Amino acid sequence: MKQGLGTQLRHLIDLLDGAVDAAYGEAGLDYRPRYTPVMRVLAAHGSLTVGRIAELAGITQPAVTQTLALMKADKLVSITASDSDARQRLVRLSDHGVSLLGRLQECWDRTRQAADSLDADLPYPLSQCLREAIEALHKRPFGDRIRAARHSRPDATSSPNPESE
Amino acid sequence: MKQGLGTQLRHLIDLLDGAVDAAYGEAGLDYRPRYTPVMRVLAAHGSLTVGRIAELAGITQPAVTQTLALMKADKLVSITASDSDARQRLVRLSDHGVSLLGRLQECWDRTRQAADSLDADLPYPLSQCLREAIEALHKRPFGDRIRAARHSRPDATSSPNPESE
DNA sequence: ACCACTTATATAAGTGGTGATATAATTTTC
DNA sequence: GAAAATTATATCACCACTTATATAAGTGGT
Repeated sequence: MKQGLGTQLRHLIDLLDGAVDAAYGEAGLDYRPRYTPVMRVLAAHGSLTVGRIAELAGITQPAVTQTLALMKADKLVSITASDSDARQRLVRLSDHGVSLLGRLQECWDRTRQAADSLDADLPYPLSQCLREAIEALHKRPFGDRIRAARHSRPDATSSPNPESE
Repeated sequence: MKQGLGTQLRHLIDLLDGAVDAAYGEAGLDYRPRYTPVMRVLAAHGSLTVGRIAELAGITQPAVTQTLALMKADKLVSITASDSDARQRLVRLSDHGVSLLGRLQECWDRTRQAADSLDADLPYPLSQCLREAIEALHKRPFGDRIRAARHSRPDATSSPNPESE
């Protein structure tokens, strides 16, 4: 069953994220996978602005704002206005948030071990492959590669890779 | 910048899908990446029911229904009621849909070449890695791997792979 | 003191799916 | 031949983001 790279990637996400989400449920935690990048940077640095969280977590600012709204509803963070700059909001873990860190760390450890076990089953580690692919696309974006292919004739003998989007 | 596997996968999707989407735009086509699996099976088999498309394209039936609604709005398909079974809808490419196949094929060829070029820049081909990862997760789901890790102690010396969700 | 600009955050709409559930039509069972 | 089970499709709510845009609050120039 041939599919696009994108379809495969999404499939893989569902397989992983679904399992991780279920693991939090089994551990009895009111917690979503999307909290983790934010949780991590808040645990490492004490108090941060929205924008700084976005930078450190490697996601966009709107994603952080939205995630924080959910985390606040789950009582994981407390948010206060900065008094030096009223545009900024200062975010820190709530007591409840801190109290969850131990059990979360255990979940993350197990997830990491699961990822290791997956990598061990593969000829080449997935996590490394993804890192390298992202880096390669950073050096030369996919759009450039598509455009470069514009004038070449399809060569029926040379495609080990029939997926497209 | 350490991130979860899921975050990396999503990042990669954006990098790829965005470029592909833009390529259709540059080619002047009213066309979305999500159409491709459906387009392909309709081009190969003449006329299909919704469920059969889902099977052949490897996506769920609701995804097909939703995609067909968009494709119909873009005049790519024509949909008629089956007279043997009034529950079924028979989908086929419209004249306009057929007329686009040539240019689409060219886009797909270029995308394939771009994917080949990406793979060539990597120590191990991405597409192959994804295929193998999905297969490995099929054999042993990620949830099983997480549960199996439950009782082992984190071993600080052995983690080449610090990502989690 | 005011206008233009930049910065910080929020909101809206969209992307491409998924699973759960609803509705309608058909087939099976008694 | 009517009730029950099955099948085909549609609809809804969700997921974890993204981009584009809006609003609010600062800063700099005149």
